[in-house]
Amino acid sequence: MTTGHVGRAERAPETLLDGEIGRPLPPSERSPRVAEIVAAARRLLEHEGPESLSMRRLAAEIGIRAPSLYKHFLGKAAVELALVEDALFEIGDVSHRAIHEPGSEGQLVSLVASYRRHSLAHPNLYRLATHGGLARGRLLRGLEEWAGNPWYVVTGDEHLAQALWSYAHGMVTLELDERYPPGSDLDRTWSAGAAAFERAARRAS
Amino acid sequence: MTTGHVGRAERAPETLLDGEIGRPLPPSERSPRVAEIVAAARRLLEHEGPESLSMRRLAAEIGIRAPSLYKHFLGKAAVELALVEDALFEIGDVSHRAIHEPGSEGQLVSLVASYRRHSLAHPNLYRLATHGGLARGRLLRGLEEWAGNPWYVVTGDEHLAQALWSYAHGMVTLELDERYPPGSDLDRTWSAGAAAFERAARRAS
DNA sequence: TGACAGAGCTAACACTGTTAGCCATACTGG
DNA sequence: CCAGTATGGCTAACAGTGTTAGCTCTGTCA
Repeated sequence: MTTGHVGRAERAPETLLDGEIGRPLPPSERSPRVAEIVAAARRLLEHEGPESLSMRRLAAEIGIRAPSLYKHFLGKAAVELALVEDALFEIGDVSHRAIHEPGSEGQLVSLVASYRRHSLAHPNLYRLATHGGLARGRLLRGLEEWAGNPWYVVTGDEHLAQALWSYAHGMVTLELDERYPPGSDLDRTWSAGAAAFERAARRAS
Repeated sequence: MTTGHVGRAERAPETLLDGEIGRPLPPSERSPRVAEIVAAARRLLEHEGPESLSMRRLAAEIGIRAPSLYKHFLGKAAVELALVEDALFEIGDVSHRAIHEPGSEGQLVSLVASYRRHSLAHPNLYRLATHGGLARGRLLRGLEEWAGNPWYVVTGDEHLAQALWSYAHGMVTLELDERYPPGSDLDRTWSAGAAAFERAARRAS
């Protein structure tokens, strides 16, 4: 996810295209075994938490020993990178759908709501995908831009897009980590921020 | 940092008061040895990065062995908690100063700019203090509320305050992790978001 | 049939946080 | 002044981490 400044096309880059419009294929083609490992890694991450995603634990999950994983991946970072790719694909997919079929509430609000709903539904995957630096070079080319494009669409401005995305990201992480005072009405907080950006976008256009 | 919903007093809670207004004392009183360890931990974290902050490394820094650290702290988490306390104190201090002596640009912009400047100047400490859950119970009472209060002051609204803080936090983390496309004009992005919230705050008042 | 690649294995290394148990020093009460 | 105790250091060890080296079995293909 990168938001603005690059492609303003609403379609996935060539390498990502499916028959349908904007519906991405699963990322870099994977051998059955690799796919199985990634699936196990995801199960582990989502259901047992990030500290459970160890090479030994992951190997055990598919009935092998840790060193054998290195026949399929360069290291743990490579396994995580695969998960990050999946995560970005799914977030991008959800985001594009949100702006293509917005309800009565408008594109921007629809995008923000979808982003929140999807992220909270996959907390550990979201954290993995967004926390810390990202091995840009090794990530599928164009993936970030494609996933971030909806934010540009709903604001019409590169900087507003980055700001809005940052806002949503900040809200998600703080909500996930329960950093707001207990009892906060986060629905209203989300709305307040979205409204501020919506008016700013209207002004700019 | 918690933003709103609790105290709207502009002063630190009783336990934190200094002679001056709103200038907090250093957190929970610490023995000289403990203070020395925390100082070493901070040096290590800031200069060598989070992966260097290990118990053995930290102990070596002050000329002892790792197990001896457990005579002063319950565990690594306790050392980190001390750093988090310091971080929140300093962020709170910077934030209160920003709204008490704003330049011509106004309180909100001054707060946001200070928050950005200070966080980027202490990246590893900021990450430690804001990433992941926070042992609320063990943190100095009232510290979060006090540190978050400026956000309420500059918006005049609880939800707008949380939204604005989330925005700033999102921007900082993404900027620290270099998640924006290379070459982005982040000054303008920061301004765009701040302007949106400033107009929203004016509207609400 | 022989060669080679793929994919498993064990053993091991260098780390991590943490605990148990031992020992010297220093302060304090009788 | 001596006894007792708390303080703060130590080594050895455990269970866990990612990762590497090197061996072996299996299946494919010339």
